[in-house]
Amino acid sequence: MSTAPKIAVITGPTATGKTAFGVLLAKELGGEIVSADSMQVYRHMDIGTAKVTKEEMQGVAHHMIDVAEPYESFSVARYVKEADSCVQDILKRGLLPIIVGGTGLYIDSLVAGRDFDESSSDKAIRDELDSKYASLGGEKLLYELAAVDPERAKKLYPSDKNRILRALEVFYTTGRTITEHDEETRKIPNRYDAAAIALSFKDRDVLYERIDRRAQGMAESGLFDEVRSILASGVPEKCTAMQAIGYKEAAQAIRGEITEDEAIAIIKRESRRYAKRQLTWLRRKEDIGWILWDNAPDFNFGRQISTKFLHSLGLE
RNA sequence: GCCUCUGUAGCUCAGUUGGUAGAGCAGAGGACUGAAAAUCCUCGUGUCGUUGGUUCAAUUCCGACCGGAGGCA
Repeated sequence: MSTAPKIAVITGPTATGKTAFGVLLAKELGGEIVSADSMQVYRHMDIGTAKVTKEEMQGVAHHMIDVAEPYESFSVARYVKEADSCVQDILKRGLLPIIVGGTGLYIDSLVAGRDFDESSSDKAIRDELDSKYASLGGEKLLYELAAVDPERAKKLYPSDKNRILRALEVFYTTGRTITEHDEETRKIPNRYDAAAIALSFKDRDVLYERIDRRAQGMAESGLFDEVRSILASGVPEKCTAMQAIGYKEAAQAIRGEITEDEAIAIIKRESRRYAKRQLTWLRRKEDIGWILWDNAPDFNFGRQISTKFLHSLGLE
C-alpha cells in the first residue's frame, strides 16, 4: 500500500524510559536513533533535559542532539528539515531510523513531512505583530484575524497569543490564510510509514513519583550550576531554550526571586503537568501501540511486545 | 483536671442571622501545523469529626463524646 519508507517511533511522556528503550531496540533491530526532543537539541543543557550520556548510548548513533546553541531560536521548521536529512541518510545506509522523544509536534511533523516554507515566516512582521499585541491587546488582533480568516479566529481566544500571531504572520507573508495552508498540508500523504510505540505507566501516581524523584536528582546533580554557567555565558533569559522546565525556574532562583527549594517544587509540578499534556497529545492517536509499565520499566517485557508489534507492521 | 479555641473538598481555609456549601492551591479532561518542556480552553457533592436533643428542617443552635492547638494548675 504505502510506498513511504518504514521507520519506528518511540514516544511517551517524560521519565518513562524512552532513552534506554530506544537504545535497546536500536541494537536489536540494527538502527540509529533520531531524537525528537525540543530541548535536547541544545548544547550545554544536559542535566535538566535528562540528555543521553555517552555510556547510555552504548555505541548506538544518536542524531538531533546538541545541534544548536541555547541562544539560537530553534523551531519545528528547523527540526523537520534537519531530522529529515538524518532519517534519509540512515535509510540510505540500509538501517532503521528510530525516532525517540516526547515532543509530539516534532514527531508528527517529521512523519507527515510537513512543509515549513521559508516564505511564511518573517521576523520583522512577527516583531511588529508582537508589539501590536502588547499595546492593543489580544481582542483587537483576534478581530484583525477574523476579518481575513474567520474560521481560525473562531477557534482561538484573545489570550492565545502564539497562535493569533502565527495566523496573522502567515497571512501577511503569503497572502493566504493559515486555514488554507493547513488544509493543503493535511492532504499531503505521510512521508514515512511509522510504527509508533508509546511508553507509560499503568498508574499515573507511579509516573508522578518517578518525575518527582528525577527532578530531585537533577537538583542534586548540579542543575543549578548548569543553569548558572549557561546564563554566565551570555545566553539571554528569554530565549527559547530558557523556557525549558527546570531552566526557567532555576534561573529565577539564581536571580534570588525564589529559593532553590521552591524552584525544585515548581519544577516537579510543571514536569507533572507537562507529562499530562504529553498524554493528552498521544491519547488521541489510534495507531499507536502502548506499553504500560507497572512499577518500573521492564525492558525484557517491552522488547517482546515491541518486536512483535513492529514485526506485524512489516519491520523486522 | 479545669478553661478557651478548633475539627467543612486531597491540602489551606471561607461560609450559611437554621432551608444540606465555596475560594485558592493540588488534581482531572481537552485543544495543538514555524517559541510546543511553549501557548491556550473547560471542570468544585464533600457522611460540613461522631452521636443525642430542640426544630417542619441542623453542617449551622444546645449537650455529650472523640481528635487537634493553646492557657491555667
